[in-house]
Amino acid sequence: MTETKIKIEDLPTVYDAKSTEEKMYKFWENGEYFKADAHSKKPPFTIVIPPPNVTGVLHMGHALDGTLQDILTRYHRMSGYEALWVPGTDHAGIATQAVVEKELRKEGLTRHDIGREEFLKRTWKWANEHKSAILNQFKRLGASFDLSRERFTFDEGCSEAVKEVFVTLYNKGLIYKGAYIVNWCPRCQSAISDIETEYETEQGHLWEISYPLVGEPGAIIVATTRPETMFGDVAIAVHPSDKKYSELIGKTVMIPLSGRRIPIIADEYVDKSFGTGAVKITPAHDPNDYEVGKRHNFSPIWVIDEEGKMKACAEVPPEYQGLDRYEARKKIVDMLSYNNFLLRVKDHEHNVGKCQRCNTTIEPLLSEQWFVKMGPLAKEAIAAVKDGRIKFIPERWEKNYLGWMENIRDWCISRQLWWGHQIPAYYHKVTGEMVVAKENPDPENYVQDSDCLDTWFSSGLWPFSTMGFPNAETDDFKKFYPTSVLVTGFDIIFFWVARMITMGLEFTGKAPFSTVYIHGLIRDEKGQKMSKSKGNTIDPVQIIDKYGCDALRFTMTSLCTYGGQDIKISDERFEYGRNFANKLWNASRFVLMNLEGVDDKPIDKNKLTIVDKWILNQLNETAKTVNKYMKEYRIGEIAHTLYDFFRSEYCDWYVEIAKIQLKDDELKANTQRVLRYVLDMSLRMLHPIMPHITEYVWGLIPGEKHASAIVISKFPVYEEDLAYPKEAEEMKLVFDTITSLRNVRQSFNIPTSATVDVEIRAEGKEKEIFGEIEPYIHRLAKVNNITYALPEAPTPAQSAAAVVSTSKLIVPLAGLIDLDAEIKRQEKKLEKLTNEKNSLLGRMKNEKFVANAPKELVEQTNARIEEIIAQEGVIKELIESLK
RNA sequence: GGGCGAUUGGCGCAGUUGGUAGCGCACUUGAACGACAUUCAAGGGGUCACAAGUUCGAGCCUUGUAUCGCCCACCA
Repeated sequence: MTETKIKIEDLPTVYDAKSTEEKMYKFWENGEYFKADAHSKKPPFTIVIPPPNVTGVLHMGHALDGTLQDILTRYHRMSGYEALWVPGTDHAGIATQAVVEKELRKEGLTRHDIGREEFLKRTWKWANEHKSAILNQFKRLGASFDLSRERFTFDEGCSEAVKEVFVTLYNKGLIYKGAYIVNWCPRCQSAISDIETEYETEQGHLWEISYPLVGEPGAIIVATTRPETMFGDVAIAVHPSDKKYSELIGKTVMIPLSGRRIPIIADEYVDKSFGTGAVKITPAHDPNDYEVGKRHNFSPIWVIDEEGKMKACAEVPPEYQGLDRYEARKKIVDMLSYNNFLLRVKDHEHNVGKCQRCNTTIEPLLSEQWFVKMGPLAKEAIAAVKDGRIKFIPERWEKNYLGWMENIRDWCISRQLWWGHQIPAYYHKVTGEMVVAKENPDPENYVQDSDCLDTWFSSGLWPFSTMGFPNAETDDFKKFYPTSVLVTGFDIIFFWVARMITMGLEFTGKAPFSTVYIHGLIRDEKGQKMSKSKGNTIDPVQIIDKYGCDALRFTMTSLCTYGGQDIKISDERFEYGRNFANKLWNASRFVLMNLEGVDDKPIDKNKLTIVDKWILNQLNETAKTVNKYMKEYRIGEIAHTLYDFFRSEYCDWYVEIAKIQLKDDELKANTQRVLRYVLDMSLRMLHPIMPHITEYVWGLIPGEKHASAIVISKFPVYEEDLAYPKEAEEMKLVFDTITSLRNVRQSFNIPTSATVDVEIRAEGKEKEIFGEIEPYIHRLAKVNNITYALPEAPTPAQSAAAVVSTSKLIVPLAGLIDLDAEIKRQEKKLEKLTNEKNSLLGRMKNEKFVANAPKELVEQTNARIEEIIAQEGVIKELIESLK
């Protein structure tokens, strides 16, 4: 990014995020910096985006997820990899269909009115119109994905992959069709899978209903939470060893209100201690009852239909037919009560299944559906994680994944929807014979299964369907598959991650990614999940408008923890990132303003001051740490490390000291080079997290930078010859000295306009260092005269003192000093030191400590004790002189 | 019922080979200076939930307890 026309002096003093971000994203797009080359010789680094729903708008979860993926992509792009981030969207079967149906309803229509073909046409149109919206929002996040490779889970390629996978699994016997109890959502009008069902504890009732015996007096009392299913009962079951009921087994009872006769049977399934110990068996509407019914060869009786209404069938008395299941329940209970069949009603807390999408209570319903037989497929998916081909970060999610996989149940994949991949099964119009094939064998005589596949079926193929599968010979597949890392929240480990692993291994023989990086979920400031209904959502686009994208990214990143904890956010938290961006902006402005006349020569290592060496050393250490943390996915700590380095070390100390060096003709040129170098490298390290501002500022740095843009510049690494550990250590004396002197000034209310003198009592190496840093002391602590004395010299009256390392700083304050205040201040210090000393002495008295602790630590402890003793002496002496 | 996570200054949180606690916000005090008040400087504030254990030494390891949160399973 070069805009030579710009004058640094003309840049605003407040960073303008909005215009910069727009300009920079266009710059990257025009330069095609995000386009990955399948023929590159660089090693690949690939991420596929968890495809957001095509119906969706960007939420904070996307913002975090996207930012993390972008950071990893940008980092690797800068670190010698051919980096590819594949964008795309998910057709989101139920969700999208629901939106379009809602639109239709406004016109007074249902999908059935316009028919399947027309409905699909409309939905495609809708999807095409909205597809770009969500990805455009990702662009506002600064996402460096390759839009030339944008995909859609329902596009031609993905559809081809779906058919291939379905047919292959069917032919292997891993997909089957059959009648089972499934979770039916009466609102969505479709079956849903087990994991799409969420359980909520509800306060319900346990009704005890009397089923009279036929042909003799007496009755059996049955407890149920769902009396409305009673017309579908096929039997009453009791435990075979339950003495209470042993005489009743084999007898017949009558269903109250309908009068149908059913037997009493014995089955181990019954829990003697629950309820009355007798259970009504309704195979068509309860999974356990279905099993019992099957064992005893009962035909199921459907009494509730797909809309959750009582069926119009012989078993249901006419007055209940067509009633909603809850109305029916109420009426049945009333009638039971009226007719004295209802003996007792107890409050009962129980878990009720809800549709994850619409929160409608699930109706377990016996129906014909398609399933994937997961057992055989899970084996390899378990092995891949156990043997380390796939690693979860944080590791604890492996347990979660394995636990689920090891108890995996078959996956119900058919949905009674129109929007989605229609199941590639064809039935002969006359014979009903079924053919499973990628194409209709004979459209004249065969009709396709009307059901669609679960959206997650196609998402499960995403890492390879986006690379050209089923064609394994595409350039992309060969270069970029398997992908490197999958970034997502823990909420879709089962839905998505597990299925990608399963399908990836089965169809490509390779794990689709080697690392699964699981981050926490975004929550509101109270720790609650954000949801539209709660009204506690924070819109990332609004945050970007208000604080800037880089501010959003930096704040969110800094809140990520190694353990992947959930992240609580509130609007104000983004001030942190905005302020840092502004700091970055202004520090850069200052440095750039002072680079006038800078030459292109490398830093002259012979002319480096102790401070130059220190900052270069710290920069170097920062680069080392950041690279290490990147490999360990400790993204939050990267943000902290860079914040500390840039703000606390570079801005607060180095830039301040550089101001002094720039005034020195001898040092000016080299100081400029150091300033520039450190700014350059800092920007590069910050670029993955704050891409826009760094790109813009970097473009303004004069001189040769060996890249046309920061986005493709080389990410800094540790350089052996820039390590100055000795100077870094010595600089602590500088910081201590300046801070102590400032402390003295503040304690005695010395106006900032006034200068003070200081007498330094130091020997040997320390004295040498003081000599070297005198100019900084003058300027940064507002010191006029610096004089030296022997350590033993008596402390003059009317002076404040500070102890740094083993040297003493005496500040004569005749006339300025409040004696009592200074004595108090010194006594407080003394107390602190003495406490520390006593604790350390206690440790040294412990023979075992001396014997067992590392030598260095013992030495360190001793040295510290000596230092404290020396400092104590100085302070005591000082206190005396003040009295 | 099983599993996981959390508990650290007023608030939000860091703290991975166990060596004696850090950050942001808030708070107190001060602010001359051509980078920045979205700033700078100085400072106050914590028995790291509780109990026991291992160790010379525990925020960190072991065991138990309490409170909160999540996930899985699910008895009508």
